[in-house]
Amino acid sequence: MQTSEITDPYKWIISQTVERVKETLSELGYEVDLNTLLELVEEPSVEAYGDFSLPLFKIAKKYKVNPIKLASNIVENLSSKMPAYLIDVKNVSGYVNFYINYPEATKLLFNVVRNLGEKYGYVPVDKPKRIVIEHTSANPVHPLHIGHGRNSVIGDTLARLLRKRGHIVQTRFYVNDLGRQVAVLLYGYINAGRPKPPENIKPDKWLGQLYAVTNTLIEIYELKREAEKTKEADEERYRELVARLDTLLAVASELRSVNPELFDILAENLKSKDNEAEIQELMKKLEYREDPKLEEDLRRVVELCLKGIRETLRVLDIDFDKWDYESDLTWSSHVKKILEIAFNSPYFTYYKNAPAIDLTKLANKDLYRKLGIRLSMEIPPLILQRSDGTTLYTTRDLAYTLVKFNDFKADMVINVIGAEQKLPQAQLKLALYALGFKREAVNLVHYSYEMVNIPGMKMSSRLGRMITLDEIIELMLEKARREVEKRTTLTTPEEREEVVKAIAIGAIRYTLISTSATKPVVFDMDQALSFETNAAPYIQYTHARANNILRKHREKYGEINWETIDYKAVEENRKRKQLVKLALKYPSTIAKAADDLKPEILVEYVNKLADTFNSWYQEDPVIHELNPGKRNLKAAITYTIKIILANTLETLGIKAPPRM
RNA sequence: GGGCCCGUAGCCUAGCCAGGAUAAGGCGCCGGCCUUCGGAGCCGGAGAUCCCGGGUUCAAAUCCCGGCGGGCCCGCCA
Repeated sequence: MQTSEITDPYKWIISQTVERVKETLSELGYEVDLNTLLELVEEPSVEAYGDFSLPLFKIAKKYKVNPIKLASNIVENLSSKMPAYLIDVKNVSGYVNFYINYPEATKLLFNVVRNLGEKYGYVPVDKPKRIVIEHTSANPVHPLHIGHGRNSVIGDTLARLLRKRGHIVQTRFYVNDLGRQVAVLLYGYINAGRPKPPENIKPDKWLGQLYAVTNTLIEIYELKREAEKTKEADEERYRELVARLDTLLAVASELRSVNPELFDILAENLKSKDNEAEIQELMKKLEYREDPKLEEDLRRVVELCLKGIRETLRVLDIDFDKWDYESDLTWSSHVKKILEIAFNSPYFTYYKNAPAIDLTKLANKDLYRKLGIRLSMEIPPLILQRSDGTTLYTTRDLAYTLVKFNDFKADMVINVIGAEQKLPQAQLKLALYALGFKREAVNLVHYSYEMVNIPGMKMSSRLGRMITLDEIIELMLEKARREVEKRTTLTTPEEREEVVKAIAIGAIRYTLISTSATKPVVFDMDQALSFETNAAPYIQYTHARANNILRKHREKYGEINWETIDYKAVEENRKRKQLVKLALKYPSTIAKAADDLKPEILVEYVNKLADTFNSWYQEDPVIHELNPGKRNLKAAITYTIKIILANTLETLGIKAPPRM
């Protein structure tokens, strides 16, 4: 392989080395697979133990030999003819420790970086996959809140990351417009006399209020009726109901103060109706397309809400390739077809008197492992239809999953959905498998994430108690604006505002993506708003500084002269070596983050890189370096780091302003 | 009652899947650095029974079993 073909220099160095180890082992009579060896390679915990190392315990055990003896054999062989990118090999208590020849490795790094330029870090897989990512998919009944924010940021970042890995990605938003929640909103909208949305309020916010008022009133009237009935019969139950009623009345009074006219009309109109029955009727009419006027209302309300949601997402730099409507899906033949297959399936059954798919027969270790489901999970049958014949969300999701696979000819479908939906997502997979869609079942990924909590706040969008994502964005912008005014070197208001946006949005995205999805996030505003290290503005600032150094270098000395770089000088300073090593590892870091679907790996990496770079240029100045060979080395390091910072931020969906 | 996820310094987080050499960062705290490329920065310091108890192993934060604590799920909602 020519160096011009190398995209991942660190992997290249390691595999060159490991191949020699394999040969040595082979000469000693131990045949070990190359990949096995590569997997064993690890990063020593202490710098003194070298740049990378190979623990020999497993191999030694397999062949019943002393690991220290084995290590010494390997070291002897490699030392006699040192591989090009190594300077030393040592045998320490069963490990072989490898020391990189930094001048050579730096030369390799710069060759790759010069060759790929802005594309450094882009390591396409051999066989790109077609991947659909469905994310956000919020019910179009209220504005997005911080939990949706986590979903959107995860989905969008995964899309960017997988594209960087060469996959062909399509993002989709599933508009859940036939669920109960939209029906409630629609019911409220109609009973409020189809009011025109006010001009001075974002449409999703206004609809959120309408939704919350409707919901709260329905619950209040329901509770009142129930309380009336139990008053004499069951005193304990009665008291419980009254207590719940009290809380709801408090919520109602909050809601009324926000929008009194709307509240009063609905309070009057819902008072003496059987609201539950009417909503059920409404859902039925929608699913069976019995009322064109109703469909018109539905579309109007949903579009209005989506308009607001889209606006929020655009601010976060998130867009979608496709918007899918649950109603379109249901009204087309897709759902009907899947029902037909289900009714004729050997897994078909009745559960709680409703048509269902029996999934218990599929509970076996091998299948569950293949589908990524825990065997200890008890999975009840999947109910397909309500007694009135209307379908349920998961039934329609069954059809939708097939649409996602077929429409895009996808090899894999990733659903970014909260952890609270693990059970229905497992049912979905198993049902697909049961109905014969085995490939789809295996390649359907539920990317599950935990909740986002705001300290001191119990959120409920049903009751209209929540901080919206818009409000959080607004707060972040204000704070960013104050900080920028304090520190910026930029002069025009336009430039400043652009940086304000970059910082505020970056800080939100960074906070939401930096914690592993399996952990709940506490969205502490003050912490997210802090511009300290380990936050997006810190990375952006580091990038701007690197950019600044390069600009000054160019003004004073012209372009970097790669031919005159003094590679030996990389060894003069420990941090130069650390930076070279980190830069070498960038492509494999991107690859791992993408392959493991773990963007937080990239966050961890870029932080380390920024830290190291900041401390380096402080002790080892670039522009003031008098020796041209060394100066070009330093400028080339700076250039490399700048490219990596910019690429990483781009992958995380965070803007990297050249100046701040 | 059953299931899923989480538990790492005062606080937040990485490492756990594929066990390995002195547990890695950040916030906060204490002390230092503004005449050198932008102080949104840098240097130094204190701070950890890796929730607890067993087990497997030459070796456990990591794997297995049993507890404890927190969140979530167990609907003809999504």
